[in-house]
Amino acid sequence: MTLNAEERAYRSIIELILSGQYRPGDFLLELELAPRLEMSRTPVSRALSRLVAEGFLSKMPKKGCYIPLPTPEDAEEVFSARAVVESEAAARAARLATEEEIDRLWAIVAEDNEAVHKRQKELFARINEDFHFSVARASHNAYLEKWVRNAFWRCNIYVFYFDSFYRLNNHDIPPQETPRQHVRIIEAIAAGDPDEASRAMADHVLHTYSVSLFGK
Amino acid sequence: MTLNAEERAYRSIIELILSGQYRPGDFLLELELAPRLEMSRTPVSRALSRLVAEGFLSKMPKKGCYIPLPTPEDAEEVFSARAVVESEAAARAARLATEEEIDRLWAIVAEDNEAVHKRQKELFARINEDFHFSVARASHNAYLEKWVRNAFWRCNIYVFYFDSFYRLNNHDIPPQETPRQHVRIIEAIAAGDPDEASRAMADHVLHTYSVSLFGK
DNA sequence: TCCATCCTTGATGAATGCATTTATCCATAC
DNA sequence: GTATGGATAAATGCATTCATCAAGGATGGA
Repeated sequence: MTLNAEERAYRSIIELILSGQYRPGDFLLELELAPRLEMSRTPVSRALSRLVAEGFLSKMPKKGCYIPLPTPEDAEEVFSARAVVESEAAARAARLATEEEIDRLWAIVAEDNEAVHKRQKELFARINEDFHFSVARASHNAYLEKWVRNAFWRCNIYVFYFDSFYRLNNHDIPPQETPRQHVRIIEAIAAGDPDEASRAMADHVLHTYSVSLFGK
Repeated sequence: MTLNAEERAYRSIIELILSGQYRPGDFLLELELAPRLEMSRTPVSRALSRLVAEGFLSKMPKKGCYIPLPTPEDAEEVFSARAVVESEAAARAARLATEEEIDRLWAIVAEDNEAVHKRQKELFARINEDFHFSVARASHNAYLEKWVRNAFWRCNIYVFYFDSFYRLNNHDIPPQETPRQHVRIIEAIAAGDPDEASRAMADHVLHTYSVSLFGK
Protein backbone atom coordinates (compact mmCIF):
# COMPACT_ATOMS: atom_id res chain seq x y z
CA MET A 1 0.00 0.00 0.00
CA THR A 2 1.37 3.33 -1.05
CA LEU A 3 0.75 6.16 1.39
CA ASN A 4 0.23 9.69 0.24
CA ALA A 5 2.69 12.44 0.95
CA GLU A 6 0.81 13.95 3.86
CA GLU A 7 0.63 10.63 5.71
CA ARG A 8 4.30 10.00 5.12
CA ALA A 9 5.12 13.47 6.41
CA TYR A 10 2.94 12.88 9.46
CA ARG A 11 4.69 9.64 10.38
CA SER A 12 8.14 10.95 9.59
CA ILE A 13 7.68 13.98 11.80
CA ILE A 14 6.57 11.83 14.72
CA GLU A 15 9.61 9.64 14.13
CA LEU A 16 11.89 12.66 14.07
CA ILE A 17 10.50 13.82 17.38
CA LEU A 18 10.44 10.49 19.17
CA SER A 19 13.93 9.64 17.95
CA GLY A 20 15.17 12.80 19.60
CA GLN A 21 16.26 14.63 16.45
CA TYR A 22 14.06 17.48 17.54
CA ARG A 23 13.75 18.41 21.18
CA PRO A 24 11.13 20.27 23.21
CA GLY A 25 11.14 23.94 22.30
CA ASP A 26 12.49 23.32 18.81
CA PHE A 27 10.60 24.76 15.88
CA LEU A 28 9.61 22.38 13.10
CA LEU A 29 9.80 24.58 10.02
CA GLU A 30 8.04 23.73 6.79
CA LEU A 31 10.90 25.04 4.69
CA GLU A 32 13.35 22.90 6.62
CA LEU A 33 11.27 19.72 6.72
CA ALA A 34 10.07 19.76 3.12
CA PRO A 35 13.47 19.18 1.50
CA ARG A 36 14.46 16.81 4.29
CA LEU A 37 11.41 14.65 3.64
CA GLU A 38 11.78 15.15 -0.10
CA MET A 39 8.39 16.65 -0.73
CA SER A 40 6.87 20.10 -1.12
CA ARG A 41 5.71 22.35 1.68
CA THR A 42 2.04 21.48 1.21
CA PRO A 43 1.89 17.98 2.69
CA VAL A 44 4.38 18.95 5.39
CA SER A 45 2.28 21.92 6.36
CA ARG A 46 -0.86 19.82 6.54
CA ALA A 47 0.82 17.12 8.60
CA LEU A 48 2.02 19.75 11.05
CA SER A 49 -1.50 21.16 11.34
CA ARG A 50 -2.78 17.73 12.12
CA LEU A 51 -0.18 17.25 14.83
CA VAL A 52 -1.18 20.59 16.29
CA ALA A 53 -4.88 19.65 16.20
CA GLU A 54 -4.02 16.46 18.02
CA GLY A 55 -2.20 18.40 20.70
CA PHE A 56 1.12 16.82 19.85
CA LEU A 57 2.65 20.13 18.81
CA SER A 58 1.97 23.74 19.64
CA LYS A 59 1.86 26.59 17.22
CA MET A 60 2.43 30.30 17.05
CA PRO A 61 0.57 31.87 14.14
CA LYS A 62 2.84 33.07 11.37
CA LYS A 63 5.77 31.78 13.31
CA GLY A 64 5.71 28.03 13.25
CA CYS A 65 4.99 24.78 15.02
CA TYR A 66 7.14 23.69 17.91
CA ILE A 67 7.44 20.87 20.39
CA PRO A 68 5.82 22.15 23.56
CA LEU A 69 8.09 22.59 26.50
CA PRO A 70 7.35 19.93 29.06
CA THR A 71 6.05 21.28 32.31
CA PRO A 72 5.11 19.41 35.46
CA GLU A 73 1.57 20.77 35.18
CA ASP A 74 1.11 19.56 31.61
CA ALA A 75 2.62 16.18 32.45
CA GLU A 76 0.18 15.78 35.31
CA GLU A 77 -2.70 16.77 33.04
CA VAL A 78 -1.89 14.48 30.16
CA PHE A 79 -1.02 11.45 32.25
CA SER A 80 -4.09 11.76 34.42
CA ALA A 81 -6.31 12.27 31.37
CA ARG A 82 -4.68 9.27 29.78
CA ALA A 83 -5.30 7.22 32.90
CA VAL A 84 -9.00 8.06 32.65
CA VAL A 85 -9.48 6.99 29.05
CA GLU A 86 -7.12 4.03 29.13
CA SER A 87 -8.60 2.57 32.28
CA GLU A 88 -12.07 2.96 30.82
CA ALA A 89 -10.88 1.30 27.63
CA ALA A 90 -9.46 -1.58 29.66
CA ALA A 91 -12.74 -1.97 31.54
CA ARG A 92 -14.65 -2.16 28.29
CA ALA A 93 -12.12 -4.56 26.83
CA ALA A 94 -12.79 -6.82 29.81
CA ARG A 95 -16.45 -6.87 28.77
CA LEU A 96 -16.12 -6.91 25.00
CA ALA A 97 -12.77 -8.31 23.91
CA THR A 98 -12.94 -11.29 21.57
CA GLU A 99 -10.85 -14.43 22.06
CA GLU A 100 -8.76 -13.33 19.13
CA GLU A 101 -8.03 -9.94 20.64
CA ILE A 102 -7.01 -11.52 23.95
CA ASP A 103 -4.70 -13.94 22.15
CA ARG A 104 -3.13 -10.99 20.42
CA LEU A 105 -2.48 -9.31 23.77
CA TRP A 106 -0.74 -12.42 25.10
CA ALA A 107 1.39 -12.53 21.99
CA ILE A 108 2.44 -8.94 22.52
CA VAL A 109 3.46 -9.62 26.10
CA ALA A 110 5.61 -12.51 24.90
CA GLU A 111 7.46 -10.16 22.55
CA ASP A 112 7.55 -7.71 25.43
CA ASN A 113 9.62 -10.01 27.61
CA GLU A 114 12.03 -10.71 24.81
CA ALA A 115 12.57 -7.06 24.07
CA VAL A 116 13.22 -6.27 27.72
CA HIS A 117 15.68 -9.13 27.88
CA LYS A 118 17.55 -7.89 24.88
CA ARG A 119 17.41 -4.34 26.24
CA GLN A 120 16.32 -2.99 22.89
CA LYS A 121 14.69 0.26 23.76
CA GLU A 122 13.38 1.06 20.28
CA LEU A 123 11.73 -2.31 19.96
CA PHE A 124 10.38 -2.15 23.47
CA ALA A 125 8.77 1.21 22.76
CA ARG A 126 7.04 -0.11 19.65
CA ILE A 127 5.75 -3.17 21.46
CA ASN A 128 4.54 -1.10 24.37
CA GLU A 129 2.62 1.13 21.98
CA ASP A 130 1.21 -1.95 20.32
CA PHE A 131 -0.03 -3.26 23.65
CA HIS A 132 -1.80 -0.07 24.65
CA PHE A 133 -3.39 0.42 21.26
CA SER A 134 -4.54 -3.18 21.16
CA VAL A 135 -6.29 -2.82 24.50
CA ALA A 136 -7.88 0.39 23.23
CA ARG A 137 -9.08 -1.37 20.12
CA ALA A 138 -10.52 -4.18 22.20
CA SER A 139 -12.74 -1.63 23.94
CA HIS A 140 -14.73 -1.58 20.71
CA ASN A 141 -15.21 2.15 21.02
CA ALA A 142 -13.66 4.20 18.22
CA TYR A 143 -13.75 7.43 20.23
CA LEU A 144 -12.00 6.07 23.31
CA GLU A 145 -9.50 4.44 20.99
CA LYS A 146 -8.68 7.71 19.27
CA TRP A 147 -8.24 9.55 22.56
CA VAL A 148 -6.02 6.81 23.91
CA ARG A 149 -3.78 7.15 20.86
CA ASN A 150 -3.57 10.93 21.27
CA ALA A 151 -2.80 10.78 24.96
CA PHE A 152 -0.28 7.99 24.53
CA TRP A 153 1.75 9.87 21.96
CA ARG A 154 1.62 13.05 23.94
CA CYS A 155 2.83 11.20 27.03
CA ASN A 156 5.70 9.79 25.05
CA ILE A 157 7.19 13.25 24.81
CA TYR A 158 7.68 13.03 28.55
CA VAL A 159 8.83 9.43 28.55
CA PHE A 160 11.44 10.08 25.88
CA TYR A 161 12.46 13.50 27.09
CA PHE A 162 13.10 12.44 30.62
CA ASP A 163 14.41 9.08 29.58
CA SER A 164 17.26 10.76 27.73
CA PHE A 165 17.82 12.88 30.81
CA TYR A 166 18.15 9.82 32.99
CA ARG A 167 20.21 8.03 30.42
CA LEU A 168 22.74 10.82 30.59
CA ASN A 169 22.78 10.32 34.32
CA ASN A 170 23.41 6.60 34.02
CA HIS A 171 20.11 5.61 35.55
CA ASP A 172 19.24 3.52 32.57
CA ILE A 173 17.34 0.72 34.23
CA PRO A 174 15.30 -1.40 31.85
CA PRO A 175 11.60 -1.25 32.77
CA GLN A 176 11.27 -4.80 33.96
CA GLU A 177 8.03 -4.04 35.72
CA THR A 178 6.19 -3.12 32.57
CA PRO A 179 5.64 -6.68 31.28
CA ARG A 180 4.40 -7.73 34.72
CA GLN A 181 1.89 -4.90 34.74
CA HIS A 182 0.82 -5.75 31.23
CA VAL A 183 0.19 -9.31 32.33
CA ARG A 184 -1.97 -8.15 35.21
CA ILE A 185 -4.06 -6.09 32.79
CA ILE A 186 -4.52 -8.94 30.34
CA GLU A 187 -5.45 -11.35 33.10
CA ALA A 188 -8.21 -9.02 34.23
CA ILE A 189 -9.44 -8.58 30.66
CA ALA A 190 -9.34 -12.31 30.01
CA ALA A 191 -11.19 -12.94 33.26
CA GLY A 192 -13.86 -10.45 32.19
CA ASP A 193 -13.25 -8.33 35.28
CA PRO A 194 -13.79 -4.68 34.28
CA ASP A 195 -13.04 -3.18 37.68
CA GLU A 196 -9.73 -4.97 38.07
CA ALA A 197 -8.81 -4.21 34.44
CA SER A 198 -9.53 -0.55 35.03
CA ARG A 199 -7.52 -0.46 38.25
CA ALA A 200 -4.62 -2.34 36.70
CA MET A 201 -4.46 0.03 33.74
CA ALA A 202 -4.72 3.16 35.88
CA ASP A 203 -1.93 1.87 38.12
CA HIS A 204 0.20 1.10 35.10
CA VAL A 205 -0.23 4.51 33.48
CA LEU A 206 0.43 6.35 36.72
CA HIS A 207 3.44 4.14 37.35
CA THR A 208 4.82 5.22 33.99
CA TYR A 209 4.15 8.81 35.03
CA SER A 210 6.05 8.61 38.28
CA VAL A 211 8.92 6.62 36.80
CA SER A 212 9.29 8.94 33.83
CA LEU A 213 9.10 12.17 35.74
CA PHE A 214 10.46 11.37 39.15
CA GLY A 215 12.56 8.28 38.45
CA LYS A 216 10.11 6.29 40.58
CA MET B 1 -9.90 40.07 16.31
CA THR B 2 -9.73 38.99 12.71
CA LEU B 3 -9.72 35.27 12.11
CA ASN B 4 -7.78 33.71 9.30
CA ALA B 5 -9.47 32.03 6.37
CA GLU B 6 -9.02 28.48 7.62
CA GLU B 7 -10.62 29.24 10.95
CA ARG B 8 -13.53 30.98 9.26
CA ALA B 9 -13.98 28.01 6.95
CA TYR B 10 -13.87 25.64 9.92
CA ARG B 11 -16.59 27.48 11.79
CA SER B 12 -18.72 28.07 8.73
CA ILE B 13 -18.71 24.39 7.83
CA ILE B 14 -19.79 23.40 11.33
CA GLU B 15 -22.55 25.98 11.08
CA LEU B 16 -23.67 24.64 7.71
CA ILE B 17 -23.91 21.14 9.15
CA LEU B 18 -25.58 21.99 12.42
CA SER B 19 -28.06 24.27 10.70
CA GLY B 20 -29.13 21.34 8.58
CA GLN B 21 -27.99 22.69 5.21
CA TYR B 22 -26.00 19.50 4.79
CA ARG B 23 -27.35 16.20 6.00
CA PRO B 24 -25.76 12.89 6.93
CA GLY B 25 -24.39 11.17 3.85
CA ASP B 26 -23.89 14.43 1.97
CA PHE B 27 -20.48 15.15 0.53
CA LEU B 28 -18.88 18.46 1.43
CA LEU B 29 -16.94 19.31 -1.70
CA GLU B 30 -14.08 21.76 -1.72
CA LEU B 31 -15.04 23.11 -5.11
CA GLU B 32 -18.55 23.74 -3.90
CA LEU B 33 -17.68 25.21 -0.51
CA ALA B 34 -14.83 27.49 -1.63
CA PRO B 35 -16.96 29.87 -3.71
CA ARG B 36 -19.78 29.66 -1.20
CA LEU B 37 -17.47 30.78 1.60
CA GLU B 38 -15.75 33.24 -0.73
CA MET B 39 -12.26 31.87 -0.38
CA SER B 40 -9.94 29.55 -2.27
CA ARG B 41 -9.88 25.77 -1.94
CA THR B 42 -6.82 25.81 0.30
CA PRO B 43 -8.32 26.97 3.60
CA VAL B 44 -11.51 25.00 2.91
CA SER B 45 -9.52 21.86 2.31
CA ARG B 46 -7.55 22.31 5.48
CA ALA B 47 -10.64 22.99 7.54
CA LEU B 48 -12.20 19.80 6.20
CA SER B 49 -9.10 17.82 7.11
CA ARG B 50 -9.30 19.16 10.60
CA LEU B 51 -12.93 18.14 10.90
CA VAL B 52 -12.01 14.67 9.70
CA ALA B 53 -9.15 14.45 12.22
CA GLU B 54 -11.60 15.40 14.95
CA GLY B 55 -13.95 12.65 13.89
CA PHE B 56 -16.67 15.07 12.93
CA LEU B 57 -16.56 14.09 9.27
CA SER B 58 -15.52 10.97 7.40
CA LYS B 59 -13.48 10.86 4.24
CA MET B 60 -12.94 8.73 1.20
CA PRO B 61 -9.51 9.35 -0.34
CA LYS B 62 -9.64 11.13 -3.66
CA LYS B 63 -13.40 11.30 -3.31
CA GLY B 64 -14.25 13.75 -0.60
CA CYS B 65 -15.41 14.39 2.92
CA TYR B 66 -18.91 13.53 3.99
CA ILE B 67 -21.13 13.63 7.03
CA PRO B 68 -21.07 10.11 8.44
CA LEU B 69 -24.32 8.25 8.35
CA PRO B 70 -25.68 7.92 11.85
CA THR B 71 -25.92 4.38 13.07
CA PRO B 72 -27.22 3.08 16.40
CA GLU B 73 -23.81 1.52 17.08
CA ASP B 74 -21.94 4.75 16.49
CA ALA B 75 -24.44 6.71 18.55
CA GLU B 76 -23.98 4.32 21.44
CA GLU B 77 -20.21 4.61 21.12
CA VAL B 78 -19.99 8.36 20.97
CA PHE B 79 -22.52 9.06 23.70
CA SER B 80 -21.01 6.54 26.07
CA ALA B 81 -17.50 7.85 25.37
CA ARG B 82 -18.78 11.36 25.94
CA ALA B 83 -20.34 10.29 29.22
CA VAL B 84 -16.95 9.03 30.37
CA VAL B 85 -15.00 12.19 29.66
CA GLU B 86 -17.72 14.64 30.63
CA SER B 87 -18.46 12.96 33.95
CA GLU B 88 -14.75 12.90 34.72
CA ALA B 89 -14.53 16.58 33.78
CA ALA B 90 -17.45 17.34 36.08
CA ALA B 91 -15.79 15.43 38.92
CA ARG B 92 -12.60 17.42 38.48
CA ALA B 93 -14.54 20.66 38.20
CA ALA B 94 -16.05 19.83 41.58
CA ARG B 95 -12.52 19.72 42.97
CA LEU B 96 -10.87 22.52 41.05
CA ALA B 97 -13.43 25.06 39.83
CA THR B 98 -12.84 28.62 40.92
CA GLU B 99 -15.58 30.84 42.33
CA GLU B 100 -15.56 32.74 39.08
CA GLU B 101 -16.12 29.61 37.02
CA ILE B 102 -19.01 28.52 39.20
CA ASP B 103 -20.59 31.97 38.91
CA ARG B 104 -20.29 31.66 35.17
CA LEU B 105 -22.12 28.33 35.25
CA TRP B 106 -24.99 29.83 37.23
CA ALA B 107 -25.21 32.65 34.73
CA ILE B 108 -25.46 30.18 31.88
CA VAL B 109 -28.30 28.33 33.58
CA ALA B 110 -30.17 31.59 33.96
CA GLU B 111 -29.93 32.18 30.22
CA ASP B 112 -30.86 28.55 29.80
CA ASN B 113 -34.22 29.00 31.44
CA GLU B 114 -34.99 32.05 29.37
CA ALA B 115 -34.18 30.30 26.13
CA VAL B 116 -36.36 27.35 27.00
CA HIS B 117 -39.16 29.73 27.86
CA LYS B 118 -38.89 31.51 24.57
CA ARG B 119 -38.60 28.18 22.77
CA GLN B 120 -35.65 29.42 20.77
CA LYS B 121 -33.94 26.26 19.70
CA GLU B 122 -30.90 27.90 18.11
CA LEU B 123 -30.20 29.96 21.18
CA PHE B 124 -30.83 27.01 23.44
CA ALA B 125 -28.30 24.92 21.53
CA ARG B 126 -25.64 27.61 21.87
CA ILE B 127 -26.22 27.99 25.56
CA ASN B 128 -26.19 24.25 26.09
CA GLU B 129 -22.84 24.05 24.34
CA ASP B 130 -21.58 26.90 26.44
CA PHE B 131 -22.59 25.07 29.62
CA HIS B 132 -20.85 21.83 28.72
CA PHE B 133 -17.69 23.54 27.54
CA SER B 134 -17.58 25.70 30.65
CA VAL B 135 -17.74 22.63 32.87
CA ALA B 136 -15.01 21.06 30.79
CA ARG B 137 -12.86 24.15 31.17
CA ALA B 138 -13.43 24.13 34.92
CA SER B 139 -11.83 20.68 35.04
CA HIS B 140 -8.53 22.47 34.47
CA ASN B 141 -7.38 19.68 32.21
CA ALA B 142 -6.74 20.73 28.64
CA TYR B 143 -6.90 17.18 27.32
CA LEU B 144 -10.22 16.28 28.87
CA GLU B 145 -11.52 19.62 27.65
CA LYS B 146 -10.51 18.91 24.08
CA TRP B 147 -12.08 15.47 24.12
CA VAL B 148 -15.29 16.84 25.59
CA ARG B 149 -15.51 19.34 22.75
CA ASN B 150 -14.96 16.64 20.14
CA ALA B 151 -17.50 14.27 21.61
CA PHE B 152 -20.06 17.03 22.14
CA TRP B 153 -19.97 18.15 18.52
CA ARG B 154 -20.08 14.63 17.25
CA CYS B 155 -23.12 13.90 19.42
CA ASN B 156 -24.81 16.96 18.03
CA ILE B 157 -25.07 15.23 14.70
CA TYR B 158 -27.43 12.82 16.37
CA VAL B 159 -29.27 15.42 18.37
CA PHE B 160 -29.91 17.56 15.31
CA TYR B 161 -30.50 14.72 12.92
CA PHE B 162 -33.13 13.05 15.04
CA ASP B 163 -34.49 16.32 16.27
CA SER B 164 -35.51 17.24 12.77
CA PHE B 165 -36.99 13.79 12.45
CA TYR B 166 -39.16 14.31 15.49
CA ARG B 167 -40.00 17.83 14.50
CA LEU B 168 -41.48 16.50 11.30
CA ASN B 169 -43.52 14.18 13.44
CA ASN B 170 -44.78 17.01 15.62
CA HIS B 171 -43.04 15.77 18.72
CA ASP B 172 -41.32 19.07 19.21
CA ILE B 173 -41.28 19.24 22.98
CA PRO B 174 -38.88 21.78 24.39
CA PRO B 175 -36.33 20.07 26.62
CA GLN B 176 -37.51 21.48 29.92
CA GLU B 177 -35.56 18.90 31.86
CA THR B 178 -32.22 20.11 30.63
CA PRO B 179 -32.00 23.20 32.84
CA ARG B 180 -32.98 21.13 35.87
CA GLN B 181 -30.22 18.64 35.13
CA HIS B 182 -27.75 21.46 34.60
CA VAL B 183 -28.67 22.85 38.00
CA ARG B 184 -28.06 19.49 39.63
CA ILE B 185 -24.59 19.37 38.06
CA ILE B 186 -23.68 22.88 39.16
CA GLU B 187 -24.90 22.26 42.69
CA ALA B 188 -22.63 19.24 42.94
CA ILE B 189 -19.69 21.21 41.55
CA ALA B 190 -20.36 24.14 43.86
CA ALA B 191 -20.62 21.75 46.82
CA GLY B 192 -17.28 20.25 45.86
CA ASP B 193 -18.82 16.79 45.53
CA PRO B 194 -16.96 14.99 42.69
CA ASP B 195 -18.94 11.77 42.87
CA GLU B 196 -22.31 13.47 42.65
CA ALA B 197 -21.07 15.80 39.92
CA SER B 198 -19.85 12.81 37.95
CA ARG B 199 -23.11 10.92 38.42
CA ALA B 200 -25.20 13.96 37.53
CA MET B 201 -23.23 14.60 34.34
CA ALA B 202 -23.34 10.96 33.26
CA ASP B 203 -27.09 10.86 33.83
CA HIS B 204 -27.51 14.06 31.87
CA VAL B 205 -25.50 12.89 28.87
CA LEU B 206 -27.21 9.53 28.75
CA HIS B 207 -30.58 11.26 29.11
CA THR B 208 -29.76 13.30 26.03
CA TYR B 209 -28.84 10.06 24.30
CA SER B 210 -32.11 8.32 25.02
CA VAL B 211 -34.23 11.37 24.29
CA SER B 212 -32.44 12.09 21.02
CA LEU B 213 -32.46 8.57 19.72
CA PHE B 214 -35.51 6.99 21.24
CA GLY B 215 -37.66 10.01 22.02
CA LYS B 216 -37.17 9.23 25.70
C1' DT C 1 -28.29 -7.77 -25.88
C1' DC C 2 -24.49 -7.92 -22.90
C1' DC C 3 -19.96 -7.13 -21.48
C1' DA C 4 -15.45 -5.22 -21.59
C1' DT C 5 -12.86 -1.16 -22.48
C1' DC C 6 -11.79 3.51 -23.20
C1' DC C 7 -12.63 8.19 -22.44
C1' DT C 8 -14.65 12.02 -20.21
C1' DT C 9 -15.70 14.28 -16.09
C1' DG C 10 -15.10 15.87 -11.64
C1' DA C 11 -12.98 15.49 -7.58
C1' DT C 12 -8.78 15.60 -4.45
C1' DG C 13 -3.44 15.59 -4.12
C1' DA C 14 0.60 18.21 -4.60
C1' DA C 15 3.78 21.96 -6.11
C1' DT C 16 4.69 26.65 -6.63
C1' DG C 17 4.51 31.66 -6.45
C1' DC C 18 3.05 35.64 -4.25
C1' DA C 19 1.18 38.16 -0.02
C1' DT C 20 1.44 38.99 4.66
C1' DT C 21 3.26 39.09 9.02
C1' DT C 22 6.65 38.86 12.54
C1' DA C 23 11.12 39.21 14.68
C1' DT C 24 15.52 40.99 14.52
C1' DC C 25 19.12 44.11 13.75
C1' DC C 26 21.11 48.37 13.02
C1' DA C 27 21.18 53.22 12.55
C1' DT C 28 19.88 57.34 14.58
C1' DA C 29 17.86 60.57 17.76
C1' DC C 30 17.49 61.82 22.45
C1' DG D 1 23.82 54.63 26.80
C1' DT D 2 19.32 53.68 25.73
C1' DA D 3 15.26 53.79 23.20
C1' DT D 4 12.92 54.03 18.87
C1' DG D 5 11.90 53.33 14.07
C1' DG D 6 12.56 51.39 9.74
C1' DA D 7 14.70 47.97 6.65
C1' DT D 8 15.24 43.24 6.02
C1' DA D 9 14.92 38.39 6.20
C1' DA D 10 12.42 34.40 7.27
C1' DA D 11 8.40 32.05 8.00
C1' DT D 12 3.57 30.98 7.36
C1' DG D 13 -1.08 32.10 4.81
C1' DC D 14 -3.34 31.79 0.77
C1' DA D 15 -4.24 31.43 -4.25
C1' DT D 16 -3.29 29.27 -8.39
C1' DT D 17 -1.87 25.70 -11.38
C1' DC D 18 -0.91 21.22 -12.75
C1' DA D 19 -1.08 16.12 -11.75
C1' DT D 20 -3.52 12.21 -10.41
C1' DC D 21 -7.11 9.23 -9.59
C1' DA D 22 -11.79 7.16 -9.50
C1' DA D 23 -16.38 6.63 -11.28
C1' DG D 24 -19.59 6.38 -14.82
C1' DG D 25 -21.16 6.56 -19.35
C1' DA D 26 -20.40 5.85 -24.28
C1' DT D 27 -18.84 2.71 -27.62
C1' DG D 28 -17.68 -1.21 -30.05
C1' DG D 29 -17.30 -6.13 -30.57
C1' DA D 30 -18.95 -10.82 -29.48
